[in-house]
Amino acid sequence: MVITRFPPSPTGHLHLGGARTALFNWLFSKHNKGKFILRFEDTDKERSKPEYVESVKASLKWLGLNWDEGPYFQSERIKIYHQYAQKLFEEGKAYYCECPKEVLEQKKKEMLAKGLKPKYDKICREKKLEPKPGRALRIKAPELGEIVFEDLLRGKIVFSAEEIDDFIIIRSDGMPTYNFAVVIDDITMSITHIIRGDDHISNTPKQILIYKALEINPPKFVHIPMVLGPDGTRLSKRHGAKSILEYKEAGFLPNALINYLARLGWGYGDQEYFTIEELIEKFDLKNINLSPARFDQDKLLAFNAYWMRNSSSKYLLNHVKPFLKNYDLNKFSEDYILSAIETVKIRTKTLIEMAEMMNFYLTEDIIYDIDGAKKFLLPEIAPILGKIAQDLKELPLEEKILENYLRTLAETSGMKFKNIAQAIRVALTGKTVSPGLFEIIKVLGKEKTVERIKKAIEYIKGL
RNA sequence: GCCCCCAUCGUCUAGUGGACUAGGAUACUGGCCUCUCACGCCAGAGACACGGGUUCGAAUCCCGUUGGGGGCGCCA
Repeated sequence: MVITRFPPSPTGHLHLGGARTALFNWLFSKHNKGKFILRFEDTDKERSKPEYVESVKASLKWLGLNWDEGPYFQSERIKIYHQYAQKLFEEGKAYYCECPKEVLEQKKKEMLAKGLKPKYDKICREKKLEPKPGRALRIKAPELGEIVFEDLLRGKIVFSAEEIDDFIIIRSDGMPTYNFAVVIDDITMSITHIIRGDDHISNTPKQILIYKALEINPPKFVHIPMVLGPDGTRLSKRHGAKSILEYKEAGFLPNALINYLARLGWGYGDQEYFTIEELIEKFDLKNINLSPARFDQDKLLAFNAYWMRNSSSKYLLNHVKPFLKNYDLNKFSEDYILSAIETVKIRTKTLIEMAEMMNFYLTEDIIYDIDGAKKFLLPEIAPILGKIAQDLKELPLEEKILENYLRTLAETSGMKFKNIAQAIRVALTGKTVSPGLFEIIKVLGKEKTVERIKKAIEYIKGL
């Protein structure tokens, strides 16, 4: 069985890059009817915060990336790491080191200054030090030869043993380091495929060394390219973004974000739009691109707009509700709101825009746009509006019939159809931009329509 | 500095030696549709980083150069 995992460190909110890594792991496991595990890597006591755990979980849930197992916390698994560390120590594959941090740092600086690769000088390697508080445990790395691993996307990747030093696996405070904890977790959780950002490629040989020392076969490695900011540098706060939850608040649909993220670095012929089900069905590691992808806000917006206009009104209602907090939705029937959504969904790119455009459906308090009123609510139109308000009572609410009626009226009255239409639009919505006039009337119903037209007549008279 | 990864329109991508006059999406421009705004439709502009090979033939394979990204922690 395929088992993948997503191992964030709870030192920040879930961002786009992390979400995409989670998505690829999730899709791969779903595609193979396997398992997806959530694990928090919280061995950094200083920076890990419970609130980030909650935030990451909330983000994944919102995106629909549910985990089958976990969440596990590395901080609760310290004993396990120590067992494996003990084994390596006893077998002479790891040794304790008493070098003070400051000395190590100083040496590192000096090597860097000389243009050398900073490496531990192994002075404790043969000291045969016993475990003692304050001593770190280092792995004995090979001094010669090559460390090779197979990446499912990139093939063989080779590092010279000289590149890898005797790195620390248990810190002097007893906490495992990242490279050690990951390996032990992946072993004990039976992870079959490690799908992660390619910034981890250079960690992989270190991890391979641990697998070797433990005499355990490593899982498959899949290093996916990272997500870059629009300027081609690593995605960061500088780019104005953003935790996943911020996209939620900005009015994005989770499936649009998923679709966009999936297409960032992955392709399936010329197809752009995928439902979650299609992604699960069609996702394939082979189609992952090798070069880093830039995040493009415009394209995300386009995906969102696409899913806004192509999702059911029911689905949209669920997601737009939080943006409609200022209205008392209980005053309206669900059918009314759904029909309203139906008319606005092709015209809005985000849920925020949708909520804004729905304003006139949900309030009686129509405030006229100043320029619009000035331009269209003119004295000469008042009598015609009056006639419409009168006639409307007799007309069926059919778009074609209404339109024919209004066109005829325009002809007989000598007014331009366009001007009458705009006047009614301003009367009904307060704006010069809105869904189609007859759609609106149909949704609003006769009563509200007539009432609003009459108010507009009053307004004109009051000028 | 050293090591690793990568390289097709601005951006996301299709392309796995001949079907390439390099396709799609997005953004942009023009037009059509039209009660406004959208949607939709049509058209336009826009890329194989460069230099060498291999081959009858290269966007595609190899080498180099350049460029971009990542790593070099008792962070993850």
